[in-house]
Amino acid sequence: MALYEKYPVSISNSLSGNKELFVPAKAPFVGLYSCGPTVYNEVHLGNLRTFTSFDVVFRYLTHIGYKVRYVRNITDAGHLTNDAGVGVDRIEESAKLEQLEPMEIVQKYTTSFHDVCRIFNVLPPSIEPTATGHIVEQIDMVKKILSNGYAYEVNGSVYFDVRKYNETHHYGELSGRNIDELLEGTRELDRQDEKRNAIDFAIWKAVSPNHIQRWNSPWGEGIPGWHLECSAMGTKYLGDQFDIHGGGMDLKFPHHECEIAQNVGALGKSPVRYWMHTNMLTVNGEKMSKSKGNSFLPRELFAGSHPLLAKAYSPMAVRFFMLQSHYSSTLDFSNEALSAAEKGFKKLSNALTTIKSLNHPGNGNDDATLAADLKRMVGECYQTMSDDFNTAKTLAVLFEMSSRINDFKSGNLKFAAVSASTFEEFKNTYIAMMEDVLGIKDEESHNQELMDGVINVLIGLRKKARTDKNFALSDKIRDELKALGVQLMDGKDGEMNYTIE
RNA sequence: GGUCUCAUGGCCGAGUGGCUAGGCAGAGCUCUGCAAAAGCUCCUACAGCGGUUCGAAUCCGCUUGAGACCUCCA
Repeated sequence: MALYEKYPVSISNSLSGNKELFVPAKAPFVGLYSCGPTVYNEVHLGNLRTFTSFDVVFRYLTHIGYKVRYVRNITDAGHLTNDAGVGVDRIEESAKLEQLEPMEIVQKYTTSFHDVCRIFNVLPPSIEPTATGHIVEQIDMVKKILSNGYAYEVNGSVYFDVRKYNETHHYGELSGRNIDELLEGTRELDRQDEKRNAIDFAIWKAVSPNHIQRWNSPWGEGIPGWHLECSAMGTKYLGDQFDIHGGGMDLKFPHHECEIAQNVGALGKSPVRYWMHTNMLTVNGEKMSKSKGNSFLPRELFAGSHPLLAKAYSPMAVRFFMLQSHYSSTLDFSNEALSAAEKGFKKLSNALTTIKSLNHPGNGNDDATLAADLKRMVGECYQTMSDDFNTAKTLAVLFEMSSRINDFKSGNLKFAAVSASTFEEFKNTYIAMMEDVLGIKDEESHNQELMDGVINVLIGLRKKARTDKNFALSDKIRDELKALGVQLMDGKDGEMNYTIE
């Protein structure tokens, strides 16, 4: 019996607004798509929260036995800022500012994005397609939408006819918009537009000859519409209809709404069975966003080099911080909260190191109460994760487990009171939840082995000093290491451990 | 203006009708040469006012406050 059968997953589906039992179309295969970054500058912490959320979804579904194909795109084609055509192409604008070729910009920030992902232990997706690599597919999709009568061409641009679409379908089903209200709200802005209605959106946009990024198409030179790439690439790699599509809440409208319309318009089928939307990271109660200027970069975070930051925070502490809240809640950033998270993370991390070194001697029988307790925690890890990926609850269980781990270490709990198999299950679950599912790993420091060797030499000296009752010297060794950020800890048996701040 | 969401103890945050998470901070105890780490104990909250119910943080209404989307954003 696969874990996913034992602990069935439920997901809050943005489309229905309800928490639903997750039943993949073709179990054990799962198609998962999430909107990746537009690589025209560096991703900020808010972006990272979303990527981390879906990283955990990917990790957990995989862990419980699903064969997940996870597609996360890179947006590297220019997107016009607004439909009126007076906006700027963000990638091209960056290129001009930095005096680089557009693809240089793309390359630079894609690399930067990957670096950040690696540092935050966000796994690479199964497929990471780029918009520029799928121009053909996008043009093909425009053709289909045109031939199905849901789009029209004007001066080399192709627009999706929302009103026409809405006659037979429901534009706004995902975001709860009412098309009449949308039309009303935008009527006054509707000048000498090429579009029939203000809510129509471009699926192919003609550009002027001096535009650097442009591609040939049946309608002339231009660029694909803003929403088209996800439709085209999601369909290509996951099929006409796939299981989960995720992204930040701010993409719900219009991006995801348009995506649905495009897919239905081209293929006659709603593309996604379960929509998931992550909530925003806020700073002092306000959404962190590039336009508000209250965002900071991951790099600034672990360097502590931003005015909002009181100090530097480690990547794993920040990851832990994010996982302490549910993905669908806003999470407010503050130095206090991050400092608290730092300590909590360290506690779990220490327990992880500890349990890896604990091995059951093999001779023990289950004490009914203790064994039931340990098994309960194992089950709760899975139940809470299967309950809409409730990492906050899972972490609460892991804290409880970490207390028991320390009990085994200190001898408060005896190995004799638990069978080897029960202990192994407990141990394996803790390690798997931490490392495989939540992606919380030990912080790596440079020259780890060398450091370890050097500190062990000093530990040897301190042991000698203590044996000789030369406490002045033993304290000096400990205090001076402490000043450097290395904390020595004496065990009952005379052994010493250390942690690095 | 339209649509919608949220308001939890000193702080951060789970929670969707009864079993009153968890972390951080604080107090105390145990262990320890002293520390650190760890274990145990204590601190019991749900914006306000009504209502439904045997019973509400959880459902409904109103009030107040905050925020999001409607324009690029994860």
